[in-house]
Amino acid sequence: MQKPNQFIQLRLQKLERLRELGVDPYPVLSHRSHKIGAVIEAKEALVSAETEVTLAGRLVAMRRQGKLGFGDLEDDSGRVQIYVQRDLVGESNYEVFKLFDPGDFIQIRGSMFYTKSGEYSIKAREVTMLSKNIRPLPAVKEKIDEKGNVIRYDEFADIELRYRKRYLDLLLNPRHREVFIKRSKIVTAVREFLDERGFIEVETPILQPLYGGANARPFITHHNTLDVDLYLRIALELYLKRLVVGGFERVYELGRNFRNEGMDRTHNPEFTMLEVYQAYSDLEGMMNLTEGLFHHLAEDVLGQTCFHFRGYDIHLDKPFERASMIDLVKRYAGIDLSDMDYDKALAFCKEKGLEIPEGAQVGKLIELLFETYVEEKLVEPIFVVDYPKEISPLAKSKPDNPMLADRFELFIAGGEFANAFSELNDPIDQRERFEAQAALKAKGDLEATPVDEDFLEALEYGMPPMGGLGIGIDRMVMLLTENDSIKEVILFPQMKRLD
RNA sequence: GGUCCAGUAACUCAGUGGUAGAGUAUCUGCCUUUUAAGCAGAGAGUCGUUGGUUCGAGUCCAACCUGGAUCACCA
Repeated sequence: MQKPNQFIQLRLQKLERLRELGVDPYPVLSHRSHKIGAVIEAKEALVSAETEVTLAGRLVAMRRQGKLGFGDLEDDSGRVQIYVQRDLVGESNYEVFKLFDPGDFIQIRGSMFYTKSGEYSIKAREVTMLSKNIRPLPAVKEKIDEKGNVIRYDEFADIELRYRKRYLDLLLNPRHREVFIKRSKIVTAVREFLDERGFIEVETPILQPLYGGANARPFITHHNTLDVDLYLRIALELYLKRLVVGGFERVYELGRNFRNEGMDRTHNPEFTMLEVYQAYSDLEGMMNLTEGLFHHLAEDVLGQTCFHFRGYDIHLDKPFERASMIDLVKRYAGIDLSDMDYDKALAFCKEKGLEIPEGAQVGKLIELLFETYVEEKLVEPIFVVDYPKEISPLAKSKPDNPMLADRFELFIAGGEFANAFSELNDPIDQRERFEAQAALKAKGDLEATPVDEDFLEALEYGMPPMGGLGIGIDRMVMLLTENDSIKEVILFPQMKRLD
């Protein structure tokens, strides 16, 4: 706890004063007959019948005027003005009211009426303290102009404070609160979309004896009773596939992944991933599912199909384009690598002055050219297909070209939004891919994944052909809420300690 | 990790070497229909931290802390 400042001292004195008056500043019991939204709905009826109502909420503003006072009361359904007059509540209750501050939770019993200036308000018969605020909220004022626009003054805008004290951000900045309401709607809609299509939602281990399913450095923790190190999962993939081996044909998980890597505008160490697996489906099925999901979220859930994101207008209302990675490299980097010729690719990368990764084969070089010259050009949604097999250790090869994987990634505004493939179900092939990864790891690649014998054994029992899809929920919410920073869509983003 | 920018009262911000400021918030007084209430008065600050230069530093210099932008890295 910080040292008490002048404001806190004063409020603690008021707390004492309340106790002296026999008022419990933090009572157990509260009551309300209506939410504020409900009394606003039923204005005329409540006013004409002079119905007694009891409201509860947080006092967010106070305008005192001698022997009467006005305030604004807010709950999660709306805001309404309160009117408290000494002659109506009585002397002793008015003494209590005088100790109310903005930030307090209060209860008020009375009837709805219109003030002289026409503002719909509750006229108090009795006010009750529900929870005394002792640390004043930052002062944010707002005014509604003639056109009905809300003008805000001295908004709580410090970015660092908004992240560190998100509760204040939510309380004081309605437009930031709205982002997380939208996020909730989006996540709910994702579940409904998949449930309607016969998928079941499952939960798989976060603490894993081995990590896999992506290339990333893991967090490591320790289990005392078993005396073993465990990893926090970096992906959902390998456990979900085990479930398909187990007979669940359509599964998905919406869950937190953890990657022990850098943090920036699009990376938080923990982030939410959707992974979907559908037996007897394929890449085409996954494209339809992805396209359908984005359309649904945009049109049906948010009611808009054009999103302003990273300085672009992104349209989600049309079928997404498709292009092969090699064609895109040809178009934007200016080299035709459809022959997958290593020497040609290497010479070109060197000529361009690109840094060649250790042990890179032609697939890695194509990826390098793609990342360098293509990604930023992909603005409107586009499915990039035909990934090199070398960089796709869990995907099936294409039947007509063993150098390529049957895989796509969805790019929007220069960023990756989905990753899908026809899942590799050949246990022998999968073992070879794992061993190639292990070899990279032995060479010092910190992000290569270890061989997962338990998973290989599951594959040996047989896994049906299927399509799999991964979508980063945070980035999708960024797009759909038009936010450029991942911290704006994660309630409590990772921050450095201050001490 | 590199570069650039920022950190001053509870909030939003001014302040380019000479006594720490404003608006809001807060407190006191007045006020029985206000609404960014009003009027009068008052209090409130380790100027991110630590050093340095200087007669004198919020201001100049250095290092560090925290955040942001950007680049690198990270599918």
